[in-house]
Amino acid sequence: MIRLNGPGTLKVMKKFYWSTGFHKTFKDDPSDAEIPSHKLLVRAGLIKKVAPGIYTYGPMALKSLRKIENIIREELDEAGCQELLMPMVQPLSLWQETGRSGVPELLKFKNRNDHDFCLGATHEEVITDFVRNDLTSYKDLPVSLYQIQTKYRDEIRPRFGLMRGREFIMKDAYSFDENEELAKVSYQKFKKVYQRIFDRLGLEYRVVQADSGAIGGSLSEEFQVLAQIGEDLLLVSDQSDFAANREICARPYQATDFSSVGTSKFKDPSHKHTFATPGLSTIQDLAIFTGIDAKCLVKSLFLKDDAGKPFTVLLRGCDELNPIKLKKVLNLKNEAQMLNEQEVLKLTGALPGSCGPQGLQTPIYADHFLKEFQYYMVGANQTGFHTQGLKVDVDFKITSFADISFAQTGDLSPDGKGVLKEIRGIEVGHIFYLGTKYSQIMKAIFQDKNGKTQPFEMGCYGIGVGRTMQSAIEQSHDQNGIIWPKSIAPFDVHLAVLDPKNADLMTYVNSLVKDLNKNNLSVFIDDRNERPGVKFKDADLIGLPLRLTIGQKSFEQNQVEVLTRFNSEKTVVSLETLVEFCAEKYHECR
RNA sequence: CGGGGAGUAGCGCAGUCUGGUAGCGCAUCUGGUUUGGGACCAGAGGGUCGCAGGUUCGAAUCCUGUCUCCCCGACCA
Repeated sequence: MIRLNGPGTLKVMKKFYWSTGFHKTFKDDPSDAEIPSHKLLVRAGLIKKVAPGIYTYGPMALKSLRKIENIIREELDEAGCQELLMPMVQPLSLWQETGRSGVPELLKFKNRNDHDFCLGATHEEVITDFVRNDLTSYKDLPVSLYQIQTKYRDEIRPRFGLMRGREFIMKDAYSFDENEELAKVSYQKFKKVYQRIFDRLGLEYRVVQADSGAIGGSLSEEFQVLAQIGEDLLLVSDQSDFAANREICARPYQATDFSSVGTSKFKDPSHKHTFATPGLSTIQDLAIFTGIDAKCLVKSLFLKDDAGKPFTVLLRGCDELNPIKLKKVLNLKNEAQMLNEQEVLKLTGALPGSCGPQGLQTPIYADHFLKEFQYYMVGANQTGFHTQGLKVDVDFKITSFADISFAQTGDLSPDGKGVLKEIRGIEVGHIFYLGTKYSQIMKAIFQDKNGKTQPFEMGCYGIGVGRTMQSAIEQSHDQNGIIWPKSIAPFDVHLAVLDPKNADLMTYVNSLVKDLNKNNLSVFIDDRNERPGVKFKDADLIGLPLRLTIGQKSFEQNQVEVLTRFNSEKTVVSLETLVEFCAEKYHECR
């Protein structure tokens, strides 16, 4: 793909003649693909599956990947980051240092000497090891290093082609600073660079607040490409640029509207009594039965912590428990597990659906939306019965209130501007402020101005390169095929030669390709002995920004048809003005 | 790991219920006619029917076991 062209200069190949090279397209969708971008990647001959989550990138795909990588490189280099390359095979001992050797995604194996190794799932350990003992003075800071490299994560279930592979290409960067304040400056620098990168890639995306997950750290944002098939649910404000992953999105308190209680047959909320609710097990059932809106009802959940100790969680009927928020609030190591039916029966004396907080010995954590609830209608702790009129602090005590439910469409935006709306996204980039999590444990230290040793303040920053390519296709395609954004199209021009056997025509085509190349337009030449229809279908499928069509007849009439893929606009131009016209039209492409 | 589905030619599938010469479309090769939106005719190559065992005169088909893949849920770029 890249060849040496004279001493010291690299030149990307700018033309490809289909008749003499290898490229294959397919009429049928692959049976294992579900989403458009995956089907198109396979049908257009870009990728081929080797094993679940493991793909060969064909020559065409690689050209696009290289373009993405180069945009990333240019922006990072411009921002003062240095590229390096770390090993994919890593000694397990490094991971044992940080206590991450047990993570299930890590693929481990032994060499012939019975030494333990793993495939690099990420490189915090290796990069920290790289700088420790050599980067020793505050005078050398800050430092930012990055690489573009293949990662392997033994995903539970790979899917959607390159979206969730086991092996994937990732750009990962790491920053080292002398204190938290400067580390956050580095973090913000990367955020800006990332915005420039994704702007240049031509993607529609949002920056969202995110959970820092297993990597740890306290500050984290994701770059999410907006797409219906995205695996992540996001909440965005309709009046500001606030956006957060649903996993962590805060919910400002909002008073609950109790008007539906007054119009129901249970209109006196303080009237304490137990009533039969046979066969009702969900809040929806109860809401219909009582005529009271689910948001005025309370659901009781029973979970256990890391040590297996049970506790109770109370939420409004319309809300859903967010286990990630709960984990943080309770300072748990792992997400709390729901009790099973038998455990609930043992704890409350009733089956799930008929349980409530009264008379329980467990701690009771309530969502902060329950703050103004004076009287509760909940399960009676007797299978098939509910109770109305239970009073907080009289019938049961609440250990604490906290924001522990999922934000949803219609919530107030946490920044005080507007209302939240749910949308879906594909996470193509993620930035973290790590603090000293890795430097401390791996003893990566430097001497500060006062001669005191300090662990580095670190940040890490990732971009999924293959996922970015596929996201672009997911965001830009039609029924007939891919519509490449020009920034990452494998080639700029698709040249359909209808009569490749005509020697005069081919002579012209060869000179045309040279002229286009001179104008910085790379050309994919379909000079196969195929019928025109086949060539047009393949051109649509492959989806390069410009398509030129030239045949013997049109050549003799001094005419070439130029089509812009993104809006299917066709223009017939003369041979003399063709190159100039292409340059202009290309400029108009997205 | 829990739940659902599928393994038959490079790709997409039928055949399995009811056992009897392994098929269709696409792709590939040969020859010919075609040539501005996935052409047509004639011919050809390509298979341990996922694997192992069993029943049977005979198994893609029935039985047992096993492996793999895909989809829905718990993880992440």
